[in-house]
Amino acid sequence: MEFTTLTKRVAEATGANAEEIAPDPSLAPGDNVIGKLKAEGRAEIVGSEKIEATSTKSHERSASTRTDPTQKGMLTPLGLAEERSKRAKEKVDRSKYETVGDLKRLDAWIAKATDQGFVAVDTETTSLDAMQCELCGVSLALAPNEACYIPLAHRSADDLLSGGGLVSGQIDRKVGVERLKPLFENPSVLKIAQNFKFDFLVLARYGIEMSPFDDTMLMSYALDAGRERHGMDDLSEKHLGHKPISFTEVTGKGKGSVCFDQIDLARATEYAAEDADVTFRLWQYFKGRITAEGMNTVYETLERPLVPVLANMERRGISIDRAILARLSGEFAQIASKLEQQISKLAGEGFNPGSAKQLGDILFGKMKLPGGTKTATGAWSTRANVLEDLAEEGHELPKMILEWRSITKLKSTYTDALPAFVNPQTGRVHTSYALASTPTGRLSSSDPNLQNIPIRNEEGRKIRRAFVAEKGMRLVSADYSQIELRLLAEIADIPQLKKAFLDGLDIHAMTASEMFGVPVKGMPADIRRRAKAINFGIIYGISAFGLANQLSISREEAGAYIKKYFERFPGIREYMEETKTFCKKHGYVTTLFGRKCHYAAINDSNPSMRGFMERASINARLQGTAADIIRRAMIRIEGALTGAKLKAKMLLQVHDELVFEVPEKEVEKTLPVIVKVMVEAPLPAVSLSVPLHVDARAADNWDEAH
DNA sequence: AGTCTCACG
DNA sequence: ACGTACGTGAGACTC
Repeated sequence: MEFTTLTKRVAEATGANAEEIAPDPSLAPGDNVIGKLKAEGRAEIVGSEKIEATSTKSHERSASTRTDPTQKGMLTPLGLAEERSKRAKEKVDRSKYETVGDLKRLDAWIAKATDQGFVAVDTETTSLDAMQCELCGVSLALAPNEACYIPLAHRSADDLLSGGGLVSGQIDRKVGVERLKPLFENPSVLKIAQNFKFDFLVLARYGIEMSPFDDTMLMSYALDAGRERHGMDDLSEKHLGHKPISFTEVTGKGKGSVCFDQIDLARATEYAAEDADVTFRLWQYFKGRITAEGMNTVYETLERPLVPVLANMERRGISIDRAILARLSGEFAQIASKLEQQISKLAGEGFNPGSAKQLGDILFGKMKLPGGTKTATGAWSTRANVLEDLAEEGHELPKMILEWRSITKLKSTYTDALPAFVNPQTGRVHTSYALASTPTGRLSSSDPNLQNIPIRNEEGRKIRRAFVAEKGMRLVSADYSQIELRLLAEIADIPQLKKAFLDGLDIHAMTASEMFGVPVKGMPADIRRRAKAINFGIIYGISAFGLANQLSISREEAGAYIKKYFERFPGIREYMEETKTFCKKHGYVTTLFGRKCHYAAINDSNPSMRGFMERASINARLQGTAADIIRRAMIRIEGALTGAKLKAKMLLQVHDELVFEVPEKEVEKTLPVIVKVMVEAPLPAVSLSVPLHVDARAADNWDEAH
């Protein structure tokens, strides 16, 4: 099978990107997670077999002692619960929806929602950019088919040229927002949303701080990460057997598309109220499953409380120095242009170095350079490692191409693109974090992606210097040192690795020493580099091919390294086998905190697919546990900072790093608070025998802080 | 829309 | 014999 097909199938099997994301903490810092784990019969998560045995039979309610409005829906007597579940299966009937056009009706809905104690909410806006869009309307659902749409700012399409008059039959936005605010901020009324973070951010800009909440997207993620997509339309079709009206059916797409605020009220109601209705039904469905499948603790301690934390980070944004980026764009343009001239000269003809097709023809067709490999589609591969090997052999053109690619990449992806993301109202860049886009629990960042800002070479670091603190403030970067290797030592229980971390040794040098018998003192850089690559390989679920490719050595040599490694660290092979076996049996693996990462295709008949899933599942326990740990730190950090009367604000997360903006005078007091929360993040749910280590420092820009 | 490449952890 | 190191998002090119 070709690789492209394979990746596609993996994407399907792992349930690729949910475009959506989600906020509020019903979990206080320091909540006893162990107690909850025990209540769900899964306190000992590390072992493998216990989980299935206990998770499927835990029908007990959560042992949470605090009053929890999220439980309210479950408190109904059995008869009522059955009635409710019957209604959930009721066919969706859009004719039952109401367009709320006056305050009397709005107040009636608000009263009923307040009385009931839970309500599904969905906001309609002019765009998907939560930091810039305008609110068009709000929909509510109280029960299946009992839903309404409250238009707040719809305009007449014909009137657009003359300024776009508001259509009649709707409530003034300011008035509507004022009326909804007490309901949405009522601590006794649970707000249910799909991707709550979006609605929360939009309404926050209109002065409403919604709380408390449940998020159907995150419930789905806690249950089905890696085996389903978590978008609402997907969830509805899968779990309710109902296909909702799609957004593009309403607004059209591409050139002819119409903004949602120009959709007529009847049509807008069908679409918007249905979304709230579907969200309500999904909540009922997931509520039962979360309890039955023992995933309440993961949802309540790792998913839901992170939402308001991320929303606040997104809301704050980060400052960039546009002058620096503009200057760099100029410099990069000049360098690229010079390189283009030299490239044409060397190639003997003008061509587009950005075209892999043209480049392949030149290098391997015209110039007949050796060592060409083909991509999945049969074209010449011109990837960096291929060009690097050619450059090593003394070929000038591949070297030039590499430089050109590097420079133009930095220019187009960063120095040219970032300034366009500065929000005109705030003057800052506001990324968006996706909570349910990876099978492992990691976040992702987009629009712009601030998790891949360059750092590995000098030109790239210049870009990082453009991320700056406000006047009188500094940026603090705090990152976990080698967290995944520490977790490998912990989870696989490898004595030498554990001891090395306890003694604060250079882990790659130690590995090299064990493997090649070279003393750590005076370790040659190249030997250490190889050991480092092997350590990374282990985390990735090593293969001889991968390692060979990474180190530009033969597959045989790579295989010999791996063999040697397993001889020195036999526990690692056992750990890998154990993980695979568990995954083949259950279709998922778990992190130390009980998160499930599904790899359903692990028993696929295609050996290549199987291998893929095996490596991914081995990696998922480490990557996923690290993701859980930093989530716990993020959830607690705000409380720790305010508790210490510090004004530091968290701005960014980059997988093992947190970035803060801190008043200059508070830096010294703030650093130890941050470090403590991060180091102690696993407690009290999990106590590690390997210490975590966090480096933190302050500077005027992100490069120097890191 | 799909492919390739490359930025990060 | 097979053929990829794990997890992302984005820009440019190709069709």
